[in-house]
Amino acid sequence: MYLLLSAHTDGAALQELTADGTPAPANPEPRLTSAGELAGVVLGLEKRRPRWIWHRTQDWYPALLNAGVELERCYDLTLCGAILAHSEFTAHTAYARNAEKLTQDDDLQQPPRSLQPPPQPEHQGALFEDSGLGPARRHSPEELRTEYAAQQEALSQVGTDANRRQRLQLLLAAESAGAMIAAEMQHTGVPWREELHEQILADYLGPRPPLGHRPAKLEALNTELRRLLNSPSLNPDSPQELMRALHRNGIEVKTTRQWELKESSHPAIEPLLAYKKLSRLHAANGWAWLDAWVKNGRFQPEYVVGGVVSGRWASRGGGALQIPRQIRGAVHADPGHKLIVADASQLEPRVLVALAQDSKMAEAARDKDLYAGIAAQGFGGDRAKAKIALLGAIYGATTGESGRLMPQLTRTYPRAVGFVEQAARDGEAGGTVTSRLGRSSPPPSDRWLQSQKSTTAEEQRRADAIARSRGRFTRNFVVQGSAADWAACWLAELRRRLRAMRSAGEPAGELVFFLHDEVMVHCPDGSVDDCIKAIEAAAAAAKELLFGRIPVEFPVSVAVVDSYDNAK
DNA sequence: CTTCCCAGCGCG
DNA sequence: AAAGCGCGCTGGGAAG
Repeated sequence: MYLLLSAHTDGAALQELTADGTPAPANPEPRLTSAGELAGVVLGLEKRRPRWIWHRTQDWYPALLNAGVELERCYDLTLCGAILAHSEFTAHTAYARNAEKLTQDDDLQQPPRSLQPPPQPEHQGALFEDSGLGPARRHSPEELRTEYAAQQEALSQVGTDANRRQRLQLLLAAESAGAMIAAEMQHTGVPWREELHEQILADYLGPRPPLGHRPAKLEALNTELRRLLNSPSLNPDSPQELMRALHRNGIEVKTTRQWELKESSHPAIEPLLAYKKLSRLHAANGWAWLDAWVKNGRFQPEYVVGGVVSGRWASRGGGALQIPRQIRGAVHADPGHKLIVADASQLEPRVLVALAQDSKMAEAARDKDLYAGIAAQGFGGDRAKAKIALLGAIYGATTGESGRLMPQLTRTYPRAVGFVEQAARDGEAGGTVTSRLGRSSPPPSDRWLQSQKSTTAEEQRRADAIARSRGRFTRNFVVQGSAADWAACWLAELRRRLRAMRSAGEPAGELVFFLHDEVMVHCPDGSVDDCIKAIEAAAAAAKELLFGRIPVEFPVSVAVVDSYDNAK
């Protein structure tokens, strides 16, 4: 059953559709519901286990969650439309051609990333309160129904070759599930103990300073720096000032980056590095951050599904995907609960093995430690070298140690290396590349297109550099994008299992955090073992959904902890 | 004054 | 030891 939900004056219109997007014959007219009764109506209809079709999950689901309504599945027209408009699998369809023309009309596009809403973790309002992302144009049921039908039409035109249609369909389902999970995780929040955070800050920085002042330990380091660099008014937060002061003291660095500063043995370097470290903590995750982002023991960031071209998620506000190790001690399970932190080990190299079907590398990937396996096969047991070489292949390293190790890697694994090399060549030539489930890289930038017209030798050199840069991007895209495909399926499968546990009456865990290849479940003590089983089963299911039955393992490492800082 | 970009660093 | 992918956020500083 398919139910289309669209905004309507003072309420919503609900319309039952068939799978291909035509109105259900028995029930062809939209039914109008007022805002006040919508949550109840939706809850009632959910018993029939429909797939909810809506313009954007973000427009509907957060308010429904606030009203206590959780749903099983949806179809997010915006996210799915973005995938279908660019996928190579659907490039030949009318849908993709029309989308090309409509790129100016950002109706079904993401809001611009630069729009940053003020910290407002509460969204208690009615269902139709403006999201704060600008005037959201209202779409009629007919517009949305037509859009859904067009997307289904495009999907039906993919053909069954190499299971491409099933793969793309899976991607759309996983992306839509991801949108629901993102809303649910934002609703739930990461358990965050403010007093533990404050203790960490006090330990590193000293007592909380008055607004606009440096904490004591930073101030002390600043005083020492000014003395050691003979610069009585130095502001070490200014790279320009700092650079001049370093040069005056004979420290000849080209940048003020940590690793370059470490080259020098000047006595000012040690306090400078300490200052930078603490200053970062204070600016990014200090008291101000705590005030803005943690309320009632929860950190509730906004996740942006589809926010990265590769299919990874982005986030908005609070730096949710950059929680530094220093403060992970503040992430703490509630009484009677545990945090289960699960991480897909060496996900990207394993995805490469599966994509390239490199049987030699698959042997190495049977080991829990893939890098150790690679090291044993071709790097004289040197794990560090094996890791640098493999990551270099995925990122497109050309110089340094990683670049030097490439020939050795190519000799041992011609298929795996050949796979990413091909993706790089395609990108250099202006082509697009595609993830396992059908998410394609964007077309070449204007810069790339312009550079093709180069005539002089100088312009040609620049054009080559631009092409190589695009090659590194597409090389990485096939791996990062397919890893994101895997993670999306993992997440969706895990959610399904946790919901099943809950509906079976078992006190189940809740997903509270997701970071590219890592999930965190906040779980009652009693169901830890079942949660772990669900996480592992979901990982196995994700592998099979993407690649079928192949002899490559995707192991997850699981930690059961009270506090996030004990997870790794 | 506001707006935008950069340098630097946090995460994967 | 320090290059090679994808992001978000901060403070400084230049441009408008």
